[in-house]
Amino acid sequence: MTEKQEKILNSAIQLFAKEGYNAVSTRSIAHKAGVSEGLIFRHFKSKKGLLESLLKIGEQRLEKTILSIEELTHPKVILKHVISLPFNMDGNQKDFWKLCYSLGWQIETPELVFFDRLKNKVISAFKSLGLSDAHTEASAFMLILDGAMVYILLKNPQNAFVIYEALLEKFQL
Amino acid sequence: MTEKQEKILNSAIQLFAKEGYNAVSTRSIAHKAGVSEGLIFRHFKSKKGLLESLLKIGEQRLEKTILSIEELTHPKVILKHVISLPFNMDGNQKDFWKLCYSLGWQIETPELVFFDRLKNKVISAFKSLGLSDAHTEASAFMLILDGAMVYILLKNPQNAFVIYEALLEKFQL
Amino acid sequence: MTEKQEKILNSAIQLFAKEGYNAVSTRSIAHKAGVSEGLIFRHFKSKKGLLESLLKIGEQRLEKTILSIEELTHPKVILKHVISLPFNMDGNQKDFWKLCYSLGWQIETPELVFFDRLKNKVISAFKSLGLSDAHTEASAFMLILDGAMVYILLKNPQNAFVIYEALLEKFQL
Amino acid sequence: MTEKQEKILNSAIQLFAKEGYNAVSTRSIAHKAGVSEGLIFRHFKSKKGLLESLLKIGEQRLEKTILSIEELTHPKVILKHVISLPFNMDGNQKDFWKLCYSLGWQIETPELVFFDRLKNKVISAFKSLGLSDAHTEASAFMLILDGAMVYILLKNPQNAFVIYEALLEKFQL
DNA sequence: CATGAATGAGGGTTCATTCAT
DNA sequence: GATGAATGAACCCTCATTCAT
Repeated sequence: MTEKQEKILNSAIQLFAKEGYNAVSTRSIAHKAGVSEGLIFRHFKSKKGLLESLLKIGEQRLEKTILSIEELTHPKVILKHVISLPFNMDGNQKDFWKLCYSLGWQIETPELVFFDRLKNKVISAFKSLGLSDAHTEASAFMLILDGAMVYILLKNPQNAFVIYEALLEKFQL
Repeated sequence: MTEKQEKILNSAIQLFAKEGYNAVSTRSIAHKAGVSEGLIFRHFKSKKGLLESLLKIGEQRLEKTILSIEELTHPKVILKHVISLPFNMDGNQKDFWKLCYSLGWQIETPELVFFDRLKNKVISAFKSLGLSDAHTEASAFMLILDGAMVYILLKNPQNAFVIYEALLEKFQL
Repeated sequence: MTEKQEKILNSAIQLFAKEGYNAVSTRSIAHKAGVSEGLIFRHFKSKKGLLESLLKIGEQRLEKTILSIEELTHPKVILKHVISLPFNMDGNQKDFWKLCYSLGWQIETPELVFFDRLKNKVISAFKSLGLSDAHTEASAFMLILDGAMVYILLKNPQNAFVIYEALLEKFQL
Repeated sequence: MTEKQEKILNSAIQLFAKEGYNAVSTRSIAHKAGVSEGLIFRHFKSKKGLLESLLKIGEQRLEKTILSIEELTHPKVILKHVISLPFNMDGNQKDFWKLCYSLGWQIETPELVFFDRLKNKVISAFKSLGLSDAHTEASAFMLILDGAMVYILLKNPQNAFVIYEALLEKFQL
């Protein structure tokens, strides 16, 4: 991975996150990266190829986080960690998530595996808690996770922490 | 409002909802509407003008719903009506909401007033319930509303109703 | 067929004939035609679409000539008319034939029907002459037709007429 | 001449012959040769330089054949050898000839000397035969040679041999 | 009101070529 | 000698928009 490749990736994810995949031109990516436009295609084949590289890298970076959650055993701890995710993102992670969510509204759904892994873990947590319908409960929980993500990523709130606490309380975590 | 104008509007919102504003060309709208491309610009000035007309119309169609909620007085009933919104959309409404949400990820945020009106009503409901921090509670509630919207609009679930009930229970509604 | 469409077609066939399909850019066609580049694509969908239009038109223009040959009955007259073809082309026809022949060397063979029609007529002519192997004779004849075409189209000879007479004599026409 | 140089040359002539000079990218040549793209330019300066090397080599390989014809003295034998050329090419020679002929349709005519040498020999052969207009006769003969080349190179016929015999007979060779 | 021809800017992509290593 | 990263011009094509009819 050369230095310019990384510059392309960094510029791309920032622009994609801010303006949406379709609205960003390869020209603007190259410009922001201080690189010729052709280089994007040498390294990533196409604009879509660049996107896929971005998603792959993002998933890899997330891997550690997901793994650490998957290794948890106490159900309430699991849920707490999951619902904490939106409230503990650094800039890079935010960009990655913005990219993922924005893609969802533009037909080209990328099939992100880690989301299913999280949900499965949440289901098993609810099962451990002895809930009669763990699947429904988990779906509702993941729905709220989505809501929190949208909240953090789109509205840039000052009071994120109090919201976080309110959510914890709602689930008695 | 001529018949062709309506055809344009209908075609446009369907395409925008499905593929995202940026990904839809005026040409495809005209084609779907069975209309010349020029006519779009005669009636709506520009692609963005067409979008704004769509948003305005959508808001007007929503007005009745919002009003009926604003007229409610019992706090739990208010909350129940609000949280029911995502689960009671017909096709047209879904398209409108998909458009609104998808726009949120593409910089051109449209400032939708009715959302604030809903939130204000929710705040007052929580106040009526005597909650110490009604604002925080309302934010969390709206966050969950967003989550439910994403859930309904993006994942087309079969089990929407059980999720709905789970949410009601979580808020003891 | 608008005036600009015709200008595009004229410019295109001249350039294609002179420099070869691959070597000609749509930009240069538009420039020569005094037209915006986009217009080419509005009318002909793609560069290949433009080529196909050109071939179709060329074939139509040739139709009369082919028909007039097909209506002949006397075998020697038939052969004479066929072998005369390369020596009686005006500028437009030359361009069309140059295009056809040059395409043959660039993989994208266009399947030109009239060539087969000519050959069939030649075969029947040789049969009328009572030749034992009319097919072989016809193939050789068509081969010479190709040679004459190459000669006329590529070498722009001054002495075309004497060559023509030499060929006639060779076949006792 | 290193091994890699030869690989480049071999790959290039095959691709040029099959798809035409303009349609072949240096990238595809390098790929087919299993060589880096830069190496082409180190050895041959440019794509056109590579082409010229190809033509030079092809001419050299042909030299022996041409010489052996030039050394002939009996006129009918000369003509027979010349007209036999298209029917006695191996794969390499075919590629070379395809390249030469296809270039003819793309402005960048390469001026192939041996063609003139052949024609001169043919002229002298017709003179020996006592023909009144040897030049015209020779032009017609070369025209037929071209036709035969086109026939062999472009139509890949099964019955090449019978055609060959038909041509011999036509010239009483 | 409505069409569709026409535009010019910009889209993603490929190209031959250069150069540091 | 050989690589492959890097370039920038040019490629084909699509876009939103205008305008004569």
